[in-house]
Amino acid sequence: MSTRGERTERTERGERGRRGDTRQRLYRAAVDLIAEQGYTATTVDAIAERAGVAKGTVFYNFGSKEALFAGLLDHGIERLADALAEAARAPSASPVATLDALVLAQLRFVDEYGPFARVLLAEMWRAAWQEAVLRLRTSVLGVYERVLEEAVRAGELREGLDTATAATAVFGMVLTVAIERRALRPDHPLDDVHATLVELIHGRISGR
Amino acid sequence: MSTRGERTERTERGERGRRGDTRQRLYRAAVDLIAEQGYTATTVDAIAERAGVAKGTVFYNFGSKEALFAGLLDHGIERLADALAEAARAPSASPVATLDALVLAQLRFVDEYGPFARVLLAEMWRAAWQEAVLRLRTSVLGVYERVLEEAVRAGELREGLDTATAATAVFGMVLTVAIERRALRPDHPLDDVHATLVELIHGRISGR
DNA sequence: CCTTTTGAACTGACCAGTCGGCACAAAAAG
DNA sequence: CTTTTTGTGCCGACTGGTCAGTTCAAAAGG
Repeated sequence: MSTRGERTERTERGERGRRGDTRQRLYRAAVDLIAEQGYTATTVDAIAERAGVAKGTVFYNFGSKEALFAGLLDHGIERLADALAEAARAPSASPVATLDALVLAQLRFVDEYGPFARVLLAEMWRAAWQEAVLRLRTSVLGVYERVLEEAVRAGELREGLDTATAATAVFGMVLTVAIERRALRPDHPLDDVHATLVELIHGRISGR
Repeated sequence: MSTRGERTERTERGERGRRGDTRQRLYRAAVDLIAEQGYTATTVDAIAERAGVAKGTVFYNFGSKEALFAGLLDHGIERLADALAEAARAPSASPVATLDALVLAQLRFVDEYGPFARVLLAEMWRAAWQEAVLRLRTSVLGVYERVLEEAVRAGELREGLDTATAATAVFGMVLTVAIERRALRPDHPLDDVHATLVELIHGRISGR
């Protein structure tokens, strides 16, 4: 609610130039700290210090701690959605093969942006960030859901499958496993994890 | 840190009597508020007020906000572990059928103790609660893992399956879906959700 | 009586947000 | 070319308020 910030529309999405740099540094510092301590426990002073920036700069760029966090969520969700959309766009043998690629892409995303993934998992269901959750559901879960529907149409998955629930299930499964791996079993090879999850989804898990 | 709290070992697990009542009320109030606002944002004053208890009582019973929260986590994890263990103990046609029962039990638990489930999901990977996480892994995930191993031994699941990863996967999948259902689709019948998840796990999802 | 709870006052630390000012580059004026 | 102005990004001390935890005398309970 400051009169400042977002003053220059010249740089459009604020990605370029000095200011863009500062914002990236603040996102990074904030997500790291919030992943460790939680949103409320993370002070703006600490974020500024880790980013190598004065406290005033945070408010100059974002107006409030909440706005910084909202921007951070949007930014990360956009990256995740892009990563999944790209994986879905790549040519594959079948819709189910595309699903495998989505799982791998999500695993890789968490591997690379672990702190963001933890923040996402922790804050996903907080009422305060409704807007961001909505974006997550349409842009990220939407990718899963579309691929699942395609697989149903192609006859690869059972007709009448509740694709919305299945999409959430796969997303949550991958997120949980990937975060656990990063936290407790970092040398467990990503491909092994991917193989196990894919088995689970395909039903190749069954020995019958 | 405080010299007070945990004074009487007479009531052992502090479940009975006047003091036990107070503790239960405090657990409930705390878990509700923390689910909504997060740990740090929830003040002891607010917890005491919602529990209908004086602030001093919180510190008389738990010694600190942190100890209250640690007790709350332990308490909830124990309940969850009990619920799953009971489901696993019930007679069933096969290990895989037991797995289905576990999923249903977990769904029901989240349905009943939604706020706790949200707190668990949010705080699960925070370094501060290492001890509780360890208990979660041995007592809750352990139930899943044992059933999965049994299914492997019975030849119902593929030999060599990474049961540890699979256990985490199923647990995270169910937790995510159940919380999403509670938050956004409360009238979606629990049994439908259960059916979809069970299909996913069994591989009956495949139409081939 | 001994345990538990109450309620209110107090402290000391901590924190989001503010504000006046600095640095610097590029444009405008001379 | 030199000087002045302007806009932008950044700085960091400061403020007003909040909160965990303490203390304690008195009451309730069993």
